[in-house]
Amino acid sequence: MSAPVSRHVVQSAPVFEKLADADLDEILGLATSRRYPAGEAVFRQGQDAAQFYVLLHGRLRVTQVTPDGQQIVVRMVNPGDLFGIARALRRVDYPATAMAVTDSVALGWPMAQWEGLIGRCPGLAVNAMQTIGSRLQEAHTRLREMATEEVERRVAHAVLRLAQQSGKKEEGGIRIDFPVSRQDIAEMTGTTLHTVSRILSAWESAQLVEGGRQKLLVRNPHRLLLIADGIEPGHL
Amino acid sequence: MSAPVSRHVVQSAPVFEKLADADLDEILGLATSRRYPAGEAVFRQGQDAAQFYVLLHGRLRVTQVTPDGQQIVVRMVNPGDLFGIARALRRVDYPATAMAVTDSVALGWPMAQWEGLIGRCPGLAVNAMQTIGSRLQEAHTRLREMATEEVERRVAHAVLRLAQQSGKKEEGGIRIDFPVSRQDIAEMTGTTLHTVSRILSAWESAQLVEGGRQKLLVRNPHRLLLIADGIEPGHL
DNA sequence: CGGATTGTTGAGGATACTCAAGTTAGGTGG
DNA sequence: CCACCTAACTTGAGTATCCTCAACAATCCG
Repeated sequence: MSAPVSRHVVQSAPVFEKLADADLDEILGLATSRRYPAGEAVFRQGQDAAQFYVLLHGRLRVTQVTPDGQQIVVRMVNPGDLFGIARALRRVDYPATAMAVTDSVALGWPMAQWEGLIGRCPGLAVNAMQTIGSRLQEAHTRLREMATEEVERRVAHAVLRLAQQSGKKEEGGIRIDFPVSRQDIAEMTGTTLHTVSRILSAWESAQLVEGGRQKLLVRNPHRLLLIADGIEPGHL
Repeated sequence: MSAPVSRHVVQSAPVFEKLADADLDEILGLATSRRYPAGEAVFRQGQDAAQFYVLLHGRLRVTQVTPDGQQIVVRMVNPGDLFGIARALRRVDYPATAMAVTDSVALGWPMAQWEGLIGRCPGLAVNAMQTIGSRLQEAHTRLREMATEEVERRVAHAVLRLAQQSGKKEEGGIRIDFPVSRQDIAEMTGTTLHTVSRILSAWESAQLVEGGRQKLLVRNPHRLLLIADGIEPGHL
């Protein structure tokens, strides 16, 4: 399982930025890298939180299932992101499931070393806290959207977020470069796949996006932003 | 402004638990305590984030206003809670407004000392991170509720959370011991004061709660929990 | 070439919002 | 101490958004 990990692969991760090379090497020495084919879970909701991770390559979808079986997408994990840090949440189990949507590679550390690493590298503590802080901010943003915006605006925001975080510029627009289903978007925005399908169809007629089976190309981010901000009504 | 702060007042705060007495005294020496009468803001959304705080006494409501003027309640701050830590979120301004709903007292530190304190007291870093972590978890919980539950269940959850975090046992039930309006609850759950009023009226008829102008007494937490979990339909 | 997964679209209906009066409670000043 | 004024709350009627149910079409995979 263990594989040598070169330093430069990891330096792009915000958690590790500003760390001394020596510290970084020591930290990397304790890590284990592993490959997760698309569809495989890194960990599942309720499992004992044995490790924390940094995603090196690929893309993960983090989901929660409610007691009555409904699912929501908590977030997408992009390369460089820290994830599975249950210990920082004072939890012994993972509160969600992290599943690879494309073939992925992640670096893992035993959770027992969390406090130790934090203690020895103060920079890491600050970085980790800012990482969690960013997530808290994003959660509040989504909360505000859910509380105040109609479905179409929420979907617009979700699509723009996907484009921004995981988009690849392409002739004709920004391509979401991993498989996203209507169901996925519905679970990100608190609606149904039917409503998402209708909205995307309408947008496609208006040349705003280009759909496809688990595909999404944002043709006109600017007008989508107008819809997201409630300036332009989407349902002509 | 500066006032002597005795150690035992602060030790109950989770952020400071497990800190050595010497460290604690040093930290307290750098703090300023100040009183905020009900209705006064500790800081406002958009202001330069000059200080971070711990609430010693009273109760604060943290709100965000959307660009189009809608308001949401982000959370309530209870005694012992850390708040206003914009720096940990990589922000230079406060993302929300913190306002006293009852006469309150808070301890403040210059934001510039945030990194320094974190660096010198590793225990503080871990505690602060866990504090933010708890908030992230609560944000996710509310997100899940907003995405999957109907209004009545969300209101039930909000009321139960209030009872748990700020409730005072009383003969006949649990009293929310600070002023809460229907509007407040609406802004916590993403609905309108009208809908909240209807729901609370129905609950009052069913002997579940006892209302009043900015007053709330939970008479039957158990049945309220059944409603919150979607087991019992509230609208008989 | 099936079978399965994903996506589309329509019709009908329920939840919760908007609009619109009214009522009650609390604080303030005479 | 009472009258008034405002803020908080209640309640009704009509309606819009969006969900549910349902059937079908398209795409991918083995």
